[in-house]
Amino acid sequence: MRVTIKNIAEKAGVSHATVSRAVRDLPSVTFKTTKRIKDIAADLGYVPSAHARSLKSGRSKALGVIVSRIDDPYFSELLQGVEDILQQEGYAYFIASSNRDFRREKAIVQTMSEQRVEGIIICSTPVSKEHHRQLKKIDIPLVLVNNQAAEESEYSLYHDDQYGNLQLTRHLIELGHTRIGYLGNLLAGRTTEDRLAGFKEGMKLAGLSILDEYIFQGPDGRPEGGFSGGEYYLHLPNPPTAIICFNDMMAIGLMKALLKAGHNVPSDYSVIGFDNISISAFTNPSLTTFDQPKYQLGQKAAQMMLTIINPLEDERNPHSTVITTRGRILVRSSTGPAPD
Amino acid sequence: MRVTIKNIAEKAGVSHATVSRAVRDLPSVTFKTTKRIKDIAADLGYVPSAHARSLKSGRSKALGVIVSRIDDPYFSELLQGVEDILQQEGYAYFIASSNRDFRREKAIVQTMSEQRVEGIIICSTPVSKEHHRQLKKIDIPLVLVNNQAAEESEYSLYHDDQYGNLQLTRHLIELGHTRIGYLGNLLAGRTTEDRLAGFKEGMKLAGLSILDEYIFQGPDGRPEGGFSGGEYYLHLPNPPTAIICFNDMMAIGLMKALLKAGHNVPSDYSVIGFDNISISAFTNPSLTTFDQPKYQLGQKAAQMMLTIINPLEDERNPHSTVITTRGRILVRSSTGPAPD
DNA sequence: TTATTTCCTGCACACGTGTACATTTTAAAG
DNA sequence: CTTTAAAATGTACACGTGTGCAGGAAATAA
Repeated sequence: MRVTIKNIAEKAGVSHATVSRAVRDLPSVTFKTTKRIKDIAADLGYVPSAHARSLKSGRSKALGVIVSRIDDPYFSELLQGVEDILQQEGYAYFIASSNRDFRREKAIVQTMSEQRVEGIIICSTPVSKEHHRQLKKIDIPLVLVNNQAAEESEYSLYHDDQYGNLQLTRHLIELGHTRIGYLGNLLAGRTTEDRLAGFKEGMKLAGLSILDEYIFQGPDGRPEGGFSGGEYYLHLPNPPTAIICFNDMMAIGLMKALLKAGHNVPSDYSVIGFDNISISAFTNPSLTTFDQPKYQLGQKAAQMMLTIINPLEDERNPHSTVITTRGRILVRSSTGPAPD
Repeated sequence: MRVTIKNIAEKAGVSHATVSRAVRDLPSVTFKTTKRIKDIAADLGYVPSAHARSLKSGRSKALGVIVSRIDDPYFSELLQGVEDILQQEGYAYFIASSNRDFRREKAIVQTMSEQRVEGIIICSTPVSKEHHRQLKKIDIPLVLVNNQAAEESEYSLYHDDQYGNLQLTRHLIELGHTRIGYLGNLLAGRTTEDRLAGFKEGMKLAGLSILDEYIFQGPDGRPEGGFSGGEYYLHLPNPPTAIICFNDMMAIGLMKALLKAGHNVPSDYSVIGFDNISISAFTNPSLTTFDQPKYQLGQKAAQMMLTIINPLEDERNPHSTVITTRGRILVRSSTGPAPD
C-alpha cells in the first residue's frame, strides 16, 4: 500500500494532523519538526494523494481538454500551447478526442466529470445548440476554442477566420486572379462557413462574381480530402486559376492532385491553405497560407481557464469573456500571377 | 455543491449504502428500488466521484501518457491509437510532454503519481539509466514504447528500427547507389543509433564503405533539422547521391534544401524518410519511407497496460513482456536510380 | 399458524487528507 | 518562582463512496 501521512506520523511520533501541516509548509509547525517530518516523508517515498485532497478541498488540480482528433496537426500544435501553461502551474490534464462524434463527446464529458476536473477546454465543435445546452447543464467551467455555438457561451476564444480568408482572397485578386475557387471541409461546420464568408466578401468587394461550381466541400480536412477536391476541380470544363483551401492539409492534398495531373503550381494554379501548420513552410512549393496563432491560442485558453477557476481574491470574474485574435497572411511560393 | 449519494438517499428515503449499491447495479438491491433510485439520481444530475471511489478501491480509472512533444506527428499518431483503446475501456488519461527534459519528466511523473494514475505509458526517451532507476522506484506500472533504457524494463514495445533502415539501405543499393549518407537526429539518442546500425549493416552486407562525412547528426528531428542537414551535405566536395534521414520530417526539410539549391529529387539525389507520417504520401515528390505502425503501436501499448493493471482472475501476469514489431518499406517517388 | 430460509436494507467503519477547536507545551512577563 | 499569553500539537469530524456484518422483511416450508 502507498505511504500515507499516518505512516509518517507514526514514525515521527506525532499526529497525522501535524504531518498534514508540515508537508504543506504551514507556519504553525516548528521548523525543526517540519524538517524532521519531511525527511521521513522523503525517506518513505511519500506522495500526497490528490484524490483525498480533492475530496476535502473540492480542488482536483486537474483539467480536461477535448479536441476533434489528436493526430490533426492543428490541434496538436494548439495542445502544446495548453500544455506549456498548465504544466507550469502544476495542473494535470486529461485529453480526449471526440472524432466529431456527438455521443463520444458526451461520454468524454461524463468521464471527465467523474474525474472531477475543475474545468474543460473544448476545441472540438459541438454540432447542435441542443448539444451545447446539455454541456452547460453540468456545472463545470467551460472554455471554448473556435467553437461553433459561439453566442451561447460565456468564455471563448476565436480566431477571425473570415478576416483571414478576406486577406487571402485579396492577395489572389492583386495577383490578377478572377476565377477563384474555395475548397471547403464538409466536416468543419461553422468554421468552413466563416472562411467561405471571408472569401465571398473579398470577391464582392472587388466586384468579382463566383461561379457556383467553384465552391466545393471536400469530404474531410485531411490531405485525402484535398486530393479529391483537386480531382473535382480538374474535371470542370472551365476550372478556376486559383483555389483557396479550408486548411493547409487540404491544400497539400490539392497540390498533389494538380501536380500529379501534370500541372504546375503556381504558374498554372495558385493554391492557398489556412492555419500555417509547421510543415507548410517546407512543402514544394512552399505554401501561401494564413498564420493562425495556434500555440498562442492554446496558451490563452489555458490562461483563461486558470483565471476562471482561480480568481484573484480582490476581484470577481466577469460573467463572460470572449477573446478574438487575428493572424496574418504568409505569402510563400504556391501563389503567383494569374495565367493569361 | 455536487450531488452525492447521500442527497439521493435522503430523497429516496433509503440509506446511502443502498444508493451506492443501486447505482452500481448490484444484484442485492431490488429491481424496483434500483429503478427508483436511478431515476432520482438522473433527475438530480448525479455524477459519481471517481476520487472517492479511488480512495476506497485504490483504482482511479486514470492513466498517464508521456511523450516528448505533442505537436510531433509521430507521437500524435501514436497517441490516437492509445486514445482509441482507452476511451473504449472507460479509462481517462493524463498526457504530458517532457520536451526531452529530464527534470520536466520527473515533475510529470510526480504530478501523475499524485493523481494516482494506475499506470504510465512512456513514449519519450529517458536519457540515463539512473533516470530509469528512479522511475522504477515509484511503484506504478510502466509500459515503455521505443524507449532507450530497453533492457531494464519489464514491459515494453519496440519497433525494429535497425531492420527498417537495413531494408531502406538495400533499396538504395539495388537502385545502384554506392555513395549513401545517413542524416541522424542529435536529440534521439538510442533511436538514431539503431537506425544508423541498420544502415551500416546494409552497407557492410553489400561490401560498400561509408565515408565518415556522410554520417551527420542534425540538430533536431523537425524539418528545420533536415534543412540544415541538407545544407551540410550540399557543402561537401563530394556529396552522396542518396541520403537516409532519421525521420520523415527531416527528409521533408532535407528535400526542401536540395530543391532550393536547384537540385532534383530523385534524379540528382534520392531521399528517404522513416515512420511514414501521414503527410509523407503527399509531399512532392512523395516520400519513400519505412512504415512504422504508430497507431497500432499505441493501441498495443494501451492494451498491454490494461492487461497489467486488470489481470484476469485465473492467470497471473508474466513478470515481463516485450513486444517487437516490424513495419515495411514504402517505395514512393523520392528515390530513383543513382545518377551516373 | 410458526419456524426456517432467503433476500434486502441499514449501521458503522474505512480510504487519505484538511481543519476547527481543544489541549499541551513553550516563551515571555511579572 | 508563578502567571499569562502565545505558539505548537493533538482530537475529532468531515469529504463521497464502498463493504462486512447484523438485523429486518418477505417468502417458503412445515
